[in-house]
Amino acid sequence: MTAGSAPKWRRLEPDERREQIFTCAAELFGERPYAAVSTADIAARAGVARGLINHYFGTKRELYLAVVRRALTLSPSAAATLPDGSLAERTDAAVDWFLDMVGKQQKMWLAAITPEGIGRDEEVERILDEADRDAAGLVLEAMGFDRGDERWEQLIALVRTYGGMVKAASREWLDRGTLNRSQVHTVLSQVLYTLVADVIPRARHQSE
Amino acid sequence: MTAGSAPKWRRLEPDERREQIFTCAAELFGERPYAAVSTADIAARAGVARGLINHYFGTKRELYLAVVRRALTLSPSAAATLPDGSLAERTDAAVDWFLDMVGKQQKMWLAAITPEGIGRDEEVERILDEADRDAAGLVLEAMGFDRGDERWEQLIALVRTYGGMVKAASREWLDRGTLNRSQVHTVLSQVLYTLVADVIPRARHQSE
DNA sequence: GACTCCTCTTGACACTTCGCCAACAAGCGG
DNA sequence: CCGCTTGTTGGCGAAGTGTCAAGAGGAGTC
Repeated sequence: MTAGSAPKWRRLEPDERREQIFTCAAELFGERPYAAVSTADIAARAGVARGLINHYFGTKRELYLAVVRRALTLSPSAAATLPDGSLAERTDAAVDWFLDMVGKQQKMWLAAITPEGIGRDEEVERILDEADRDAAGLVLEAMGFDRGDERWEQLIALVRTYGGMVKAASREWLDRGTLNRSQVHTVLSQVLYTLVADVIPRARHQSE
Repeated sequence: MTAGSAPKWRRLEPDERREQIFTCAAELFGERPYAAVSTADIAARAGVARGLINHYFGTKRELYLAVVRRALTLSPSAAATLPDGSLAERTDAAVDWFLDMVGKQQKMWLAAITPEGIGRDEEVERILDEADRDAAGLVLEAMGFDRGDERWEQLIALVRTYGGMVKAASREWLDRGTLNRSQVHTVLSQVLYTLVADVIPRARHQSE
């Protein structure tokens, strides 16, 4: 034993510590409901004092929001990697890319989108909202629409509608296992195709 | 003052008291998030001791579940009024009927399906799940499928996927006002048509 | 190598909320 | 008018959260 020079705890850079706590929190929120995860649990898994969580994130709820926010943010970079080609090819590729991404993040993705909530929370709602909006924007651009389109808001709304189906399909696939990936791919790409090819042209003339 | 014969509290029949507490809880859960409603609040509005809530419902969560359960219970009667005819006609009529129904129940419907939640709850999930399942069953039967179909579970899953889109569309229409009824009708019936005519036949051959 | 100082980290305190339980009293039946 | 059933109360203990001042790690300095 080389003397009692062993520190009880290690001092980390704020960003580092913050990230560590964040990771542990993400894991826990992924496996249990919000209310069933105590700040003490998070602190324990991070090997840290409970108070430190408040120091870095202010509130348990804020920490949760941060986790959700990151889980829902999808990289705009990969969206550009979509091939040109027929509409069918593009919808196919887009859905494929999306399913790959979701397949990796499984737990987080599911936890974030799962509507099974006790009670409502304005902030969470807002975050989900913006994430949906961004995602819809990416999809539209990938499908060849222009962000400056006069009916952009309407298009966003339509695709967001489709987003509801995407989430539900993800749950059937990853959570319940009632559909396999291939089937989910078929539904989603087929419907996306219909949306772009049939629905959007029609919806434009129903604006009143 | 006719003497001090005034009782501090009135003794009610269990069902009566239970219902009274239930009503107050439903009101509060309707206006604030779950976590922001304390049992003390409920007790106060009901003019009752806090402990009585536990006596009748066991747990705050159980009380909440009871409220949600009742909110999701809808009338299965009107579903049989569906016309025969081409697939397009039937999808059209089904969506129309549905939008009518939703248009009336607005608040209730929105409150029930709104995914704004912090955390997950197994029991709530189960309740929403069964409601979705029942709804999917109705849709399938309306589209001419047989409940004894060998792939019934799979069909249910597919339609439940569609259900996600229905909910999202409802929110765009009723909550955000980004789409009008006519547009929502177009999306939903068009997609439903695609689902039944194109997707389901294909999905059958992808079961591995 | 010892000292200093900055700030990251801890541990305890105050407060709120929830479930439990024993005692109390409303009001019907005798 | 009285006693018994049971609906109802009120307080206790446990659990969880946010705050804060004090303590300790460790890099920089002489």
